[in-house]
Amino acid sequence: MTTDQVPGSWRHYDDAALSTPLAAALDLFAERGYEGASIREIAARAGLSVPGLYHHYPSKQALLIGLTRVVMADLLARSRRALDEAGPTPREQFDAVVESLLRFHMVRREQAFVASTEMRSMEPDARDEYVALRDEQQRMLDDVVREGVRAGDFRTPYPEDASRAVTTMCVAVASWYRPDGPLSPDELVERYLAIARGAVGAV
Amino acid sequence: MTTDQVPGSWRHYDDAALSTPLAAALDLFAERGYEGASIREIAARAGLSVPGLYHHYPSKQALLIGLTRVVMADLLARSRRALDEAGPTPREQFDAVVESLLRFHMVRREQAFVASTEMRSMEPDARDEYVALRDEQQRMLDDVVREGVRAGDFRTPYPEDASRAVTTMCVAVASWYRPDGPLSPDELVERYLAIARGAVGAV
Amino acid sequence: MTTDQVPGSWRHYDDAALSTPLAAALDLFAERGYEGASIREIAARAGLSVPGLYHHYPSKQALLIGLTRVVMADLLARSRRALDEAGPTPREQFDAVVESLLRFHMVRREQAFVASTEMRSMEPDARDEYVALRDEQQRMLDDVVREGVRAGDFRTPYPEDASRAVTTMCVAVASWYRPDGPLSPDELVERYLAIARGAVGAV
Amino acid sequence: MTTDQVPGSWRHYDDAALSTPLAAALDLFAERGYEGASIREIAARAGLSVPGLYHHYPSKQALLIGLTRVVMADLLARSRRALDEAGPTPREQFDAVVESLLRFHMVRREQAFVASTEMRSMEPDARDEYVALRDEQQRMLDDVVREGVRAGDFRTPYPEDASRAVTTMCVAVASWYRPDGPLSPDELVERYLAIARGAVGAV
DNA sequence: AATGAATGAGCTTTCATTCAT
DNA sequence: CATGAATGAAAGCTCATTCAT
Repeated sequence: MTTDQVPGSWRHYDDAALSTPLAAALDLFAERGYEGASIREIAARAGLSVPGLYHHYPSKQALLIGLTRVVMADLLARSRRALDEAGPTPREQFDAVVESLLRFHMVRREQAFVASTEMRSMEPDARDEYVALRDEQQRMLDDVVREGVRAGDFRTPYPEDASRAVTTMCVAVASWYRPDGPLSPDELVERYLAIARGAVGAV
Repeated sequence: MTTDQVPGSWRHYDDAALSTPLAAALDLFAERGYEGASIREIAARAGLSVPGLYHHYPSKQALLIGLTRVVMADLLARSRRALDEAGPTPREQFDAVVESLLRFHMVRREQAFVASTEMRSMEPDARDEYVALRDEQQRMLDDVVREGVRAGDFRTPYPEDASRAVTTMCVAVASWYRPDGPLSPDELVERYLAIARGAVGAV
Repeated sequence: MTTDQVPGSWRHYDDAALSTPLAAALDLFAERGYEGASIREIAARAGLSVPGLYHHYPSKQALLIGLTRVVMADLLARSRRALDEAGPTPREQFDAVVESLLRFHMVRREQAFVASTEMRSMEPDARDEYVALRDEQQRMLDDVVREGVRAGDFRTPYPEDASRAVTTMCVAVASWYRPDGPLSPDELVERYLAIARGAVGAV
Repeated sequence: MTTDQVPGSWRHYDDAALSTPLAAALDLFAERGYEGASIREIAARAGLSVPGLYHHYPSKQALLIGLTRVVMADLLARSRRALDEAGPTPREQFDAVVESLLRFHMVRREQAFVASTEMRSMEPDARDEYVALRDEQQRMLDDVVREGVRAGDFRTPYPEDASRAVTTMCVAVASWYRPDGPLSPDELVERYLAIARGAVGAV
């Protein structure tokens, strides 16, 4: 068994990740975008009245911000845990971060998609916060790749660019992967790991 | 000089690609999204009255559709020309398609970004048409990679997945590349070509 | 005293028949027609903001439909009560239905006029419903006239046509009668009853 | 043969009564009302461009006014000719005017309906003119009925009211008669003449 | 927290009309 | 007369948000 689906593992996902209003907002932001989603619809899907929704979240912005915060916190926590639990070699660490990215963008597809496309609808402060977290995530892989190159495990002459390329191809999984498609998560992880290793010139 | 900026070349880009209303719509769709952009603002930015805008495009949808049609036609035409003009080896053909993708997503950043994120706001027919063109673009690279594997030039055991990964990492360039950043287009092409070749296991 | 203005009687009319928005809509539909009346004006006359009006009626159509429903329900209820309370002879029953028609179209002039002229602006379902009620009203008089002919009280060789002619001439009262004109309601009832009896050949 | 369909007779109707733009306007005013009809649609149905339509009629009002003028002139001319050609007795004259009203409202259904319902959309001057012509038409029947009562041919105690009642029931024919219905024009004339005579108490 | 009522501002779209060509 | 382009004004409707209950 390659993936341990134990609760608490960074590989384990269950449904209860979002509050009801955030889950409703996520659905509608994904379907119609932030601007295209109406508070009334969100409230209805959350099973709340409009003022009831405002009791929990003081504005539409607050829903978007709350959503992206949960998303990024979840992603970062999983990647960090994956890295912590990985072996000491750059290759093992690379695999761990890439796999965590892949699994997250397969399972939390909509959340990842909404957070990245609706960045433009965030108030400046919230956007800055989001970008900082995204950069932090990027830096985790940058560091691993740089160390791999230093150690001679990766041969790419462009470690930073390769790291970014790998990140973006993992992130893009969110926009085409379908859980009912031909690829199981484990298969996709296996294949994309091979491809990502090629991208950084793993020996 | 590695890139020939001769008009007519698939590497050459000039400004006059969009009608005034489409250019205005592009700007605003990029800034605020399709739903967040208002016809009034688009008309104002196009230097037209609102009915004046409607004289040229009968609806907001028509602007989005017109925009994505131009985008995809342009991208496909460039990739096809690049492929036609490339040498006969898989490696040369691979480089040609990847480079055309990269340059397009560096220069036509906003157009590519809007077309892909606002897919969800398109009427079903227009979306289908868009997806079909996108798939055609994807298939161009798929064919080259498959042939490269057959010929022994590429060693990836997952040609289709590698092709998709390469495409998505090129497409993602649109969402982070800045023309005033540290990388010139030629530099980025050089680096990403190296990375992409690694992803397909070019020998 | 020929007419008993007792509340509850089919001869009694007071002002409180319509909700504020419906009353405002009635005024403006009567003045300018359904298409010529604007929601903004209706809201203003109702003392509401536009969204305030929409809170009570979800569309302009809903105002028209609500209005015609009230009109037809009121008319039918009055005619039925008039018929119920009338004596057993065809002549008495004829007089009762005709008088109820006359009074309604004198007092509820605008409502009756709007309902009939704006039929064309109703959605098919609502129009069908309206026509059905109007036909029901027509049939009430048809039945009385037919029975009168059978009993020998009316001599017209064309009972159905006479019934329709009488109905339409009563309905038309709405388009020319003025409460501040020379004829009191009671006088008009007396005169038109005489004329209507002639139309069906009452002996 | 009761009706002579000879061209020039007040009983004869052909299609060429309206100019193309007026015919188009009539259609659309009948379907959607004056306010609901758009100049663009009228132009399209008339086979003209919008400026082409404006070349013939300087405004939407001008179409409505032109239309009602033709309608009333036609109706009045026919009724006058009918009266001129009728025999000397009140009864013959009554029948002639009533028949002319009936035929007009059967054949020129839409025109009569539009003229009467769209009165409210006419500019004051044009409305006054229209009302004057309508009153003139009414007076023709009033005179005949009054003379009939004086001569002892009609027994109604309310000659003016009876005359109006008869006129309105003839006018109302426009709103329910269908040429493809069960009644031929000649049959309807026969029946309504009987009913109208009853209304005025013809001996 | 739910409900009903409310609102200023804004939306996309259409209107009748004009004018240069 | 047709065409193409244009426009100020207004249309019906919806938005996020608030507040008294």
